[in-house]
Amino acid sequence: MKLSKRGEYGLRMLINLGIAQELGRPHLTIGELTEKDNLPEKFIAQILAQLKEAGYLGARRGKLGGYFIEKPMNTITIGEVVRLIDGPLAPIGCVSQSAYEPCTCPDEAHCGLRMLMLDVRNAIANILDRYTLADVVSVTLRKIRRDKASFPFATVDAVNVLQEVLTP
Amino acid sequence: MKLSKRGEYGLRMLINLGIAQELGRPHLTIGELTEKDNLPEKFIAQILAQLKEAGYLGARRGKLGGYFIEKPMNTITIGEVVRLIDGPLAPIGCVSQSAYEPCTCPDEAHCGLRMLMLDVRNAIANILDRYTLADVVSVTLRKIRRDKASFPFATVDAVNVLQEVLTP
DNA sequence: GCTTATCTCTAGTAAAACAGTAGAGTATTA
DNA sequence: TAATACTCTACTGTTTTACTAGAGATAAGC
Repeated sequence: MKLSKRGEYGLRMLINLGIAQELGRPHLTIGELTEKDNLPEKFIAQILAQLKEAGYLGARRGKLGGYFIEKPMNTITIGEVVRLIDGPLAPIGCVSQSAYEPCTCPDEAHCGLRMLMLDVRNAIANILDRYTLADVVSVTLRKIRRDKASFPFATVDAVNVLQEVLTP
Repeated sequence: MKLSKRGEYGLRMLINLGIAQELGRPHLTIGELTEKDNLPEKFIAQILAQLKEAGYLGARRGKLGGYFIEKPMNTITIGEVVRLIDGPLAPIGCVSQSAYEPCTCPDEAHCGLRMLMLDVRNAIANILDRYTLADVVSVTLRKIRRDKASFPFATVDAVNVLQEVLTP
């Protein structure tokens, strides 16, 4: 039931770009995105290109270039991103909504394994299709602030503003 | 988020052996287990050996040999079987209960991706660790009977008895 | 005690997926 | 025009997956 490294990185890039955007830094270069956790640059570049092609990200070349989120964050569900990068959420083809495939059981209607895996696929989809990038970003920011941890990717100004905005 | 073919086959074998047992056929040979859906015999044999080694199955060689379920079915959870064959349920190492591993984020406590994947892992575990083989088998039998479908692996006698027992 | 049916053990293997690397090319800006 | 940064394509090493093959051990029945 694994998420691939590629999927993990892809989601992480979106979340980090989302956080940066909220903190007043809409553009981040591949270098900025990879250096902190020192992730493999060229591999990340491929993933970013895929996310761009799918319409989630935009990019600008040259000096002052970088990637930025193009689609409104509250319209990007985590589920669709995972499907894009890692394929269907379902543990087994015969319960996939997006990519059904018959499996080895001769009688799907009376297959106990299938019933079980249908429950699992629904449980996963209920979480991943419900959460949007906006949700994840805002929850993360709230948590960082509550614990007085440091904000990544932020200008000092933006953090001050954010502290005020988020203060009850 | 895939279940491997190996995992699928393993669960299917347990369920089929469970059904057969309920229908009065405690022993099934590899041939019987594979012929209906013509699954690869030798591959299945390896999986059955693994399930035997783990204590779920027993086996008898020679004429009148075959596999049978050794552990009480209501003490075998689906989750433990999946973990045995396919490894941890968690989509990402840093949220695994049974096999924790740090991941690429520098600060787990404030990682949005981790929070999300923790939800997913809990949703999966809540299903797979709650259902036992006994549950799956009894639900399957009930369904087959309700739809008047044919019982696999059954002697005529056993089916008749079962029809009576299950009739309200 | 021989034959037949069955599980058991070990090794090998082809193909795909995974996780990157490498490098030349193109666009943008100061 | 120099520097910066994305882009495109190809390649590669490792691991996993899904088997296949075959010899060996064991049990039942004649």
